[in-house]
Amino acid sequence: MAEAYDVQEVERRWQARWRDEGTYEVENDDPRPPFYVLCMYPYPSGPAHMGHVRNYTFGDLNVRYRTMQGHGVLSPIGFDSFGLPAENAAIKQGVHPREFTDARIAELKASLTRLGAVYDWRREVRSHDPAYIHWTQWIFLRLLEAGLAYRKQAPVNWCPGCQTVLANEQVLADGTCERSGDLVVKRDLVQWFFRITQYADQLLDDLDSLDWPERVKVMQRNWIGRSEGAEFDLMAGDPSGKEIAIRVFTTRPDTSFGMTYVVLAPEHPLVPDLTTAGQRAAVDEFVARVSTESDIERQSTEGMLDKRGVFTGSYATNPFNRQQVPIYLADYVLMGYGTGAIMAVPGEDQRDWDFAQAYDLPIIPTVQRPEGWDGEAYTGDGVIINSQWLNGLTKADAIVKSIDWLEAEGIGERKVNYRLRDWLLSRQRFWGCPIPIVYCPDHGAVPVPDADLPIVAPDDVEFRPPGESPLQYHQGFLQTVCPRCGKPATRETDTMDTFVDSSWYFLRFTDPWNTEVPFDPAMAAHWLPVDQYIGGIEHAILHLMYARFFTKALADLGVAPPELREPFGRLFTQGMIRMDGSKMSKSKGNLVAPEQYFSTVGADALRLFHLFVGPPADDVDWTEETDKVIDGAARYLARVWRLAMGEVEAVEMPEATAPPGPPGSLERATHQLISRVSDDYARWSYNTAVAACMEFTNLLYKHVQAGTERASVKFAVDSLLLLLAPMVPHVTAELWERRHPGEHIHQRPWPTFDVERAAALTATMVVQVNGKVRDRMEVDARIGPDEMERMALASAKVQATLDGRTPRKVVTRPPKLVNLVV
RNA sequence: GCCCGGAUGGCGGAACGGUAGACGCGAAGGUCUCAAACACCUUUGUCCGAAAGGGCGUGCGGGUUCGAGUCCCGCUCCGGGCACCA
Repeated sequence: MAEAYDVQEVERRWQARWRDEGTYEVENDDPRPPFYVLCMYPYPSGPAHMGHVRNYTFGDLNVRYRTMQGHGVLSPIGFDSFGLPAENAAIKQGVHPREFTDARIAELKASLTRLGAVYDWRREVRSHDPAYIHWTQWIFLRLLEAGLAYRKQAPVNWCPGCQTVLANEQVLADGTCERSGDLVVKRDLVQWFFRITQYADQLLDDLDSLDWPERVKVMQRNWIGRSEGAEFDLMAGDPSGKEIAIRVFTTRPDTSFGMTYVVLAPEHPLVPDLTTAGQRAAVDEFVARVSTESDIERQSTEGMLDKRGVFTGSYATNPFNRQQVPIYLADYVLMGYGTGAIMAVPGEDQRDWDFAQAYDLPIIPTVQRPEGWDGEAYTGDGVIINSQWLNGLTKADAIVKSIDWLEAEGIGERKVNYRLRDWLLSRQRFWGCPIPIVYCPDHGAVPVPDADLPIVAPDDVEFRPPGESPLQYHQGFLQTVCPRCGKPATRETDTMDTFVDSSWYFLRFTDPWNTEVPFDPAMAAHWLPVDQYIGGIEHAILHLMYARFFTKALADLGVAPPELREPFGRLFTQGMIRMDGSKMSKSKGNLVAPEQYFSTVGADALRLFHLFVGPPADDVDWTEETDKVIDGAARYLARVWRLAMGEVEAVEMPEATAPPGPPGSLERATHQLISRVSDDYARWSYNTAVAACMEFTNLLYKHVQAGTERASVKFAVDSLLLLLAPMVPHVTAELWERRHPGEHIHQRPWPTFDVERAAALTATMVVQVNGKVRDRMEVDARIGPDEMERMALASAKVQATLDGRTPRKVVTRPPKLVNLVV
């Protein structure tokens, strides 16, 4: 290992200085143009892991780079400190979750400091801080008033072993609980929801305006799942002859003439009315069986189709052709999407086709198949057939005409449906933000008055192994009075999903001291949208969708600035760190602790490794070779150190060593480096920026060893240090101060280059014959096409290849390329 | 099944349609040293060749172009997301 300087001492000293001098603290009235850099605030699980290091290296680099560019940079951080692990630790070890969490936060903060990441620590936010709980609850109440929070009964994942509801993410692929291993069942409970679906259209449309990775936008679009179509009524008779309207949703009203049956979800409220006496036993048996199935079973494509549906005994009328069609129930129709009922068109839908085959139902094609079609259901485009007044139209025209007809007849209309569901925020957990609601026997769910906020969970609770929320048994917390009538009432004991906390923390950072409102809209308007948001791809859907929803809702409520439609203007998602093909994580036990590198090669070397190993967006494979690459990074920094400290001496170079270049060439190379590296920073190509610096360092060594004049070397080294400063902040700060006493490199402006002086004087001209390289020659960079052709033809190698032939075409791209075509 | 990515030396990776393999790791040789470590220098896609030089090379098959790792068409494999969404 290279040890040119005391890495530990230097890094510790600069970290202390940045903290003590408040180098990266910024005021809200800072006169410099504002720039907001934010990394997704971490869940505090203890000392940083490699994923954190990678994330915060990119973040810190941006903070320092933008600062050098002259911005007043807001660089805040906080901790997403509510969550399950702390509660599990409490159950297992008997520590209060807050104590446990605060200890983990202290560890993570220490890691971040040792990494050299700089923040305005005065703005630190923690989800579990009563001041933060206060405003999370306050926001909940505003959303409730606006009708954006509501209560309803919903099927949730219930783990019988843990006696609690689980989030979807906590249910494993085989339908069991990740903690107890019990089979998770569906249970109907009354839960709180946020009406995110009200913003479905905006959440979809506004994606276009964002500078985000395309794949994240695609994931969000798919998640929202907008589909356009029509909704209309089918009339059916119940067994007594009474008329019943069944509402169906379809994206293909053009195929309505091909409807040969109707399917309802087993939970559909009309099922009892539509079931005939003769079919009652079969229907009851089917509905009962489906209700005990888990989502996993129900949504599997396996299983006999003929056991997955049942005939109700009733018929409905297809309004298009007045035909009677049978009404079935099937588990593949979901109550939660559309109307919970569909018209089945087996000719143009594969699931309907399969079901029709299994139940021997007729299939009528309504779209002309292309020549040679031998598939089953046909979903492509084509001319409409078998459809009376729609015949001969294209699919698109037929959709329009059929909906117009439904509207004219008054039986249906145009309708847009979304896959997106409302956000279930209730959690039967202790370690989360309490939902500020009181249940009164007379007044029902009553909001806690603003003046009584925050509602904070008591400390004297007992955590018991089943994992049930102890709040339910804490009489002091549970028993209260109704804010409206003063009679005895009980508190809501559920807490909020931790995604609620992370949906507005970036707003709080702009004004974390505010005690009147969550934040001053003017402060939010000054800093937001976040100029550069950085985080893992795993948050591509939920966190980013929820935060976008909160921002829009709060803006509409006047809590946030009304013109703020999006929280994160530019997003970068970094790759994962993998080991043996799977993600590096605590649960897999394949963590590599950053601390061991901080204590040996140092933070700068580890940062440099992360920047150099490959494109930031790509995954990193951690292998046996990785330590050697990290050592290589440390070796490089030691090389820079010796260079900058004047410890590299002019030497008698071996004959074989290439001369470094003519006088003035080092200045030129320096201007070129500034140009190149600045460009790489702008496009997040840090791996090539590092490579360029390394290449330049190699060149500089040659110059110094060859005795190139001092002034050029000084300019070259200073420029190199400035370009490296955001990447390896400690060593560059130390070297700069030693070279320029009293100056601070991180307060220097970003270096600029002179276009004239960066321009190359000579170029390597490649001569091709029929596209194959035959010769290369050094030429004046201002060479013209004619001269290029003349020189190319003068080449002996080229003449040998031409073998007497005359080029019939000459392509020139001055000054780098000539292609002779024969 | 549908929707995104990706495939380049022994390895990580570079390459506005214009010198494929920058930079680093590893490997080989050398200088320094009593020796080692460190450091410094050189070489390093592959095949033929003593060399000069030449052939072949960016997952596979076609195409466009003076010229293709890059663009187009058709595949293969790998990774990710969504998955009875009507």
